[in-house]
Amino acid sequence: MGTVSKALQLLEFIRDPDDHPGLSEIARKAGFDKATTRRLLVELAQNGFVEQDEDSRAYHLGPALRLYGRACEAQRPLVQVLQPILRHLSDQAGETAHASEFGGGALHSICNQLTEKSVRVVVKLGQILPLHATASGLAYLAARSGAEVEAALKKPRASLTRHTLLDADALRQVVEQTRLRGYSICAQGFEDGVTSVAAAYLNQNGRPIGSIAIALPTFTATPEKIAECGALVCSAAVEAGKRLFGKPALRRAP
Amino acid sequence: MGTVSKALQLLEFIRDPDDHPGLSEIARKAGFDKATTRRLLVELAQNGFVEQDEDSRAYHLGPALRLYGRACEAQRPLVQVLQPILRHLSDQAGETAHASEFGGGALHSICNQLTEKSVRVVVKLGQILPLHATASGLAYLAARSGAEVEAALKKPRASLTRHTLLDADALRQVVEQTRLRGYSICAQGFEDGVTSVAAAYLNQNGRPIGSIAIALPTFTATPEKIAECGALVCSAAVEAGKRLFGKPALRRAP
DNA sequence: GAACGTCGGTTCATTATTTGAACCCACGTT
DNA sequence: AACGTGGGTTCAAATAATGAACCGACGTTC
Repeated sequence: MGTVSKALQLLEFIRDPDDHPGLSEIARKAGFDKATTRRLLVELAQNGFVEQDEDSRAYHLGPALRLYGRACEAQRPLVQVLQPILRHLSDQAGETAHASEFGGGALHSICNQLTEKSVRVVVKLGQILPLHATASGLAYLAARSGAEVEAALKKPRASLTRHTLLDADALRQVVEQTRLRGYSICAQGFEDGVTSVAAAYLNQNGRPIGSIAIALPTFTATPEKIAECGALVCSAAVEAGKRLFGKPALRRAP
Repeated sequence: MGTVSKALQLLEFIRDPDDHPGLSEIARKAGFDKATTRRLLVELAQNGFVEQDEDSRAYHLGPALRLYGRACEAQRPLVQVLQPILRHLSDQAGETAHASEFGGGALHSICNQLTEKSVRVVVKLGQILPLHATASGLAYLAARSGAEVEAALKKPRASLTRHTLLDADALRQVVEQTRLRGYSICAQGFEDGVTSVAAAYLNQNGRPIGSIAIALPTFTATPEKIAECGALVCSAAVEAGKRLFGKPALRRAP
């Protein structure tokens, strides 16, 4: 692994808002030598990607990331484009809609639209959505190639509820069903009492960028409701792909 | 210079939303060898910090930056805290207020609050504010140590209007005046017809993070109006420091 | 159509940087 | 006073970065 990748990986261990680790802890988590870790952190700090608290000596993310994040959103406004789509989707379905983006090996929640209902599902921004245990993750996987699905299935999976699917064969089957159906369904795989349907939105090359999902309370998730929401997320995902990348974005062969 | 810094510096040349350069152009701008540049870009791409368009082969910022930017804002919500302060400030002064953050060797505009007036100053988000030619920059400089000011004065400076100060001695004097006065004044140094006053907001160690400024049309900028706005930006900056970092944030000795 | 320039990308011997065990000192606990 | 842990530093040894030269493809020019 190159030095640059090592440095960038360190950011992952400083990401947590509630945990500002020190040098030794970061080195331990990353599995690098303390001296190496420090050199990398210093270099990241010189470029504003991390900062060190002068008192506690703890590290946290630096201002450059905020600035580049803004620049990135300026280059291709994702949140800005997805938000109105989610609003429309949420209105149509009468349920919470949310969007995610893939990056750093995981799917991250990036924006959402809550309903006015009293019973509603809340999705935290920035939350990581496991590929195997969420409708968003399954939809994203289904839009990637078979080889990429296999690669993802090689990674360890956590069980989050009694309903979380862990078996590789079972997951392969679910991904296949998702491909045929056009949207994914995940009943309480991530959180008890929540059922979601999702579809991936694609870039101009047909590669999935992230997913658009509707989350609804499981007790209201009748097959008819699910089919209705499934159709809605599909058209929302297509619309997102169009608005973000211009072209119609045909799905590439798996 | 370390490899990590080289890689991170490449991001600067990919930042522009209107210019997606190719490999050779990036290498030329950065002054690195083409092979080196490519290796660095590939490694950045592997980590999601840049992306390459599959057709045009041009590079642009990657999704990881968006995600880390969000995480950074979650760790210490800067925009979220500054916006209401700017709103209040803009109400009090009846003029455009804006805030900036220092990072990557430059001051960047990060949020603003426009007035309802017909004649108003517009500040673009993400814009770079030169240290020597803006009230925000001068206020930021004044809050840093003498040695740091000297270091900043060693860098080349661009002339942006007929009123831009370029002479090092003149700038030293302006910085000194700013320190004594508590806020900076810059009349048409950045843009013709715009006069600004600004004060830096500080972290818990008394180090400046960025500036808060009021921009007003020069023809309305009487000495009285300037003094009034100066007092307002000062208290806004102190308030920002308090809300962001808890402690009262005393100014450290220069 | 051939000569030229530029592009993205690759190779590999040379070179310079990264690496990490051992080492500080400071602090809190046993 | 002995121990564990923290952040930070050193320097010979090992490894990874480097860049001139190269490739094939594309577009211009004459």
